[in-house]
Amino acid sequence: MLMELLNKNPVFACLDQEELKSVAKSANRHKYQKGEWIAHHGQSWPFLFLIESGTVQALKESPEGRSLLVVELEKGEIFWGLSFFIENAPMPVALVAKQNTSLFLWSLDYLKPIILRNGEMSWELTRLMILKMQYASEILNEFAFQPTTGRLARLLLEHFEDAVGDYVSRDMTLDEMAARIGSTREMVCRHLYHFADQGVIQINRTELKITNQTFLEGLAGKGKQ
Amino acid sequence: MLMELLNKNPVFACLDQEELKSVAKSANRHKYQKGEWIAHHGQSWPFLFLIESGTVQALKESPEGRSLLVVELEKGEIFWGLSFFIENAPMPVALVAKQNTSLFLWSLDYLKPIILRNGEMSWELTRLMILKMQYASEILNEFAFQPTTGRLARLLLEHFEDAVGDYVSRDMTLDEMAARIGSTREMVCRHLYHFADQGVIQINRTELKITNQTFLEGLAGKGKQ
DNA sequence: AGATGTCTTTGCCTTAACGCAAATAATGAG
DNA sequence: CTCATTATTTGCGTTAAGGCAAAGACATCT
Repeated sequence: MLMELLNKNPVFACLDQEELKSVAKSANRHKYQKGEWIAHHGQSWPFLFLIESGTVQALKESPEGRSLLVVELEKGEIFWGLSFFIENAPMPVALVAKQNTSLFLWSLDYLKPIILRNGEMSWELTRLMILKMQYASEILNEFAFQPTTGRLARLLLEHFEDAVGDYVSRDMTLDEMAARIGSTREMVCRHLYHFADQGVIQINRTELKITNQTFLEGLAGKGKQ
Repeated sequence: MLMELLNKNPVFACLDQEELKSVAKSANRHKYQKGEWIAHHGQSWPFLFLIESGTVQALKESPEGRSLLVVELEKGEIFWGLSFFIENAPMPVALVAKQNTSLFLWSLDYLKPIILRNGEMSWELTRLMILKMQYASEILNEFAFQPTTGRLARLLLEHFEDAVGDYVSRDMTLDEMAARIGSTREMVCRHLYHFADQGVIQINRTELKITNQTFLEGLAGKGKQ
């Protein structure tokens, strides 16, 4: 099972089967309850993990208690603390189990020599890092140049893509949406009904339908190229 | 001269002198006028460069013409396009020469094999990437959780550190400050005089003095740990 | 069915941020 | 020194965003 996940992962797939087996043997499996914290923001956390099952949320938090959900990681994906590469570098995000979740963990000490002697693995790690960089860059663009409306429009397009033309059930609470766009539930609610007033979406307490995709794309795309 | 810069740079310093010499020979030197564009946002730009002299600004731009100055790079520093690692990955920022600037450039094609066969160089590149990641993360924190006041407070502390207790000349225009904190010149001006009203700084048209560093740190640090 | 807790929706009010335009001060070229 | 240009400052009006609180709607458990 673990071997299968490792073989499917672009980073680990670089290693030969022998080495992969020993990597698999050294994995620490750890289970987390729904809502449990895996790592805290600011902490030095020198581990890399692979998700066996469940979902991990990466979130930023302000001292005042607001939080921003940066990304959700699913089965088969890997993630690591920054101190994996720079000693004592603090976690830029906190990690929380969204549901009951099972992880395979490796420590920096164990993995570093393996990475160093496998140039290709290192290259793949770098590629992954670049992807995260691009993602971070997009988020920054949205916060720097887009109003809340634009970020909400994009969220609707991404998360409710099946709602284009058809009613789908609202499977995210207002608070969850707010966390993803860095706002509050009240604001999200108001913007949603404002969209509805403009005829862009149709909405009720439990369902939602996108009736004017193009318009939403216009709002969302203002910060794009 | 170039050899000296290469030897001082943590990434290139990993190579032995022989290889370094050939790297130096293959460099393309290019001069840019003040204000000239080096690379555009969104473009695929598969180069890595080392600054011989001058200053390069990395900036994000919105379609409406607002821009955000993300970082300034100086002599001896290196930087690269994302398509250096992922084909056709778009530049997340634009690059502009702040003053007359001279760069040594290498193409992806030339440098990639060298990186691949020098594991340590790859590791150092990764480290640099992590640093940029941390930096991006900080900026995102500021935008997500801090009001304009907080970002301005931090800018004052960072850029006018000599102004603590003593008047220094205002060597940045309001527009430049606005670009760094993602706001407008009018807002910056108002916040500055608002700080002055609170007795936190003293300011006139050309000079500025910080009289209450602690208070500014309080404003700036709300988004910190 | 009733009670309880969680979400959603809305009204009301406050503050932050912005855009435009005019007035004023500094700077640099001739 | 004077004029033209560039920056700064301020007034005024507008919109966006947010906080608090109350009212509804829904789901669940007993």
